[in-house]
Amino acid sequence: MPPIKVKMLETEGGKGGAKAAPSKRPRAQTRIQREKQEVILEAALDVFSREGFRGATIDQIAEAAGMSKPNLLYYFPRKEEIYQRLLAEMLDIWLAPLREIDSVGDPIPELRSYLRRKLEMSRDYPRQSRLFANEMLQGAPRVLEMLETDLKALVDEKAKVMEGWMDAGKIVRTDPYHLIFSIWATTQHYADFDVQVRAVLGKDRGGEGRFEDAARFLENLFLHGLLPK
Amino acid sequence: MPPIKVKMLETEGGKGGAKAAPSKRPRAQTRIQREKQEVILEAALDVFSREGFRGATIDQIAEAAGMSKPNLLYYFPRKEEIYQRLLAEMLDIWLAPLREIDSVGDPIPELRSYLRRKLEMSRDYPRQSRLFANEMLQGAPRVLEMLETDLKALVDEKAKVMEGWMDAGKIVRTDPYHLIFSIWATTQHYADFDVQVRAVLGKDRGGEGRFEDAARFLENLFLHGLLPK
DNA sequence: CAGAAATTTGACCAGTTGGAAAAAACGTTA
DNA sequence: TAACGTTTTTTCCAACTGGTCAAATTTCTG
Repeated sequence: MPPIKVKMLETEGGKGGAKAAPSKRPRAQTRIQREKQEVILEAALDVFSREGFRGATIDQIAEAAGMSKPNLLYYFPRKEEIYQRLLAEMLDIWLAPLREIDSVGDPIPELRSYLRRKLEMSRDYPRQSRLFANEMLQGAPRVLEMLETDLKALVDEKAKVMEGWMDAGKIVRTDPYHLIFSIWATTQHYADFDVQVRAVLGKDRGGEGRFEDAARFLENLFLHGLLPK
Repeated sequence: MPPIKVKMLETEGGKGGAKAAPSKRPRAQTRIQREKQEVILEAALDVFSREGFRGATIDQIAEAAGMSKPNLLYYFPRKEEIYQRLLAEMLDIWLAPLREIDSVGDPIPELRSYLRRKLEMSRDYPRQSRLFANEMLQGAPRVLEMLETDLKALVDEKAKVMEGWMDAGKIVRTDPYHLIFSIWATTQHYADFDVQVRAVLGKDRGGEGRFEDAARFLENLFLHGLLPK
């Protein structure tokens, strides 16, 4: 399974900015280019994940990146390009845990580990999660095709793995698709609805410990449910 | 527990539009006012839930409502006002199911029913759910205070109810806050990530039946978990 | 139906937005 | 250090944005 790529206007890797070099073959990226692009992407992630594509402005991103708007546009000539870069990067790391679910492994540790890794992602990359959530809320205009092909294929494959576990009687017979959805939903909730979670837990319980608590709770929920034995 | 209200620039209920009537007491709303305001709110819900507050434009809303921009502004003189109206309305209906959780009822039917009602909300009011999700992604600038006071109080109360159920041995001892979060997350997922759910389920399984499937799955998950007995 | 009130429209405005162009400043290397 | 490519800044622009205003039109009420 190759890494998922968003169809995008070839960002043209190096080649010193917008001004198209005639026919010469593109030069290697300079140190400054690498560094500044990194700074820009970092700032853009902040802004896009909060405001969505339309709501974010190049000015905001430029200010967050500590440079002028034209300077930023020297590195990424289109707003759209920055957004798509972030989206593509995000999808790759985001789906890694699902890709790693192993059909030969023991179901329980396998599921436990998937749950844990997804929750760690929400803890360690909350902005990426919100960026993706924003794209979904808008109807996924830029990634719909990819969802219907690559993502669907990946989930189909893992659903089959889970059905195997059910056939073997290792886990209860249930709908593997909705199982995957519920893992996505519960874990990503801690990134996407972070403000709400903190607000409801209050000062005392809303600190970093909330991820530990969540991990414990989710593991119990997914394994045993709420009914006492 | 009074209905939750977002602090807002008194929408001035009736009184024929923006132009402030001097000191006279406000007139009753006309038929046209009621009708057009309804049309506008409906259109605005569409646009705001997709684009977020900043991403949405008055022009888009006006066009969706089938009227000119100045005409729309005659009914709601500020963009902000429309948004806050929708947000406040939303919060009220959205939390109704949680309010109705009854401490004297039997835990299992009570939880089952809460799950079902929340899922029905996602099915019947997906745009409202996305509007709220958008606000959360932005860090809840308009409702943070309310989350920390009213919502927290409500959840605290219901968490106590659930702890009572645990004390009585009716459900397994676990963290009631994270339990509530996980119900919110799993049910709202079907509204907020609707495109993704459809894309992954494909044409055959992505139809209206998906809510039935989800309901069955979630009920089993929350009651029994995945481990076979 | 006349008059008043409510509604709608068209023209307009100042501020913001994504982006272009060109020149100035900077760095690197022969 | 001179020359060249890279980076940054200044200036600018056309389209879009939220919102105003007065005039025109429609609807309601006596």
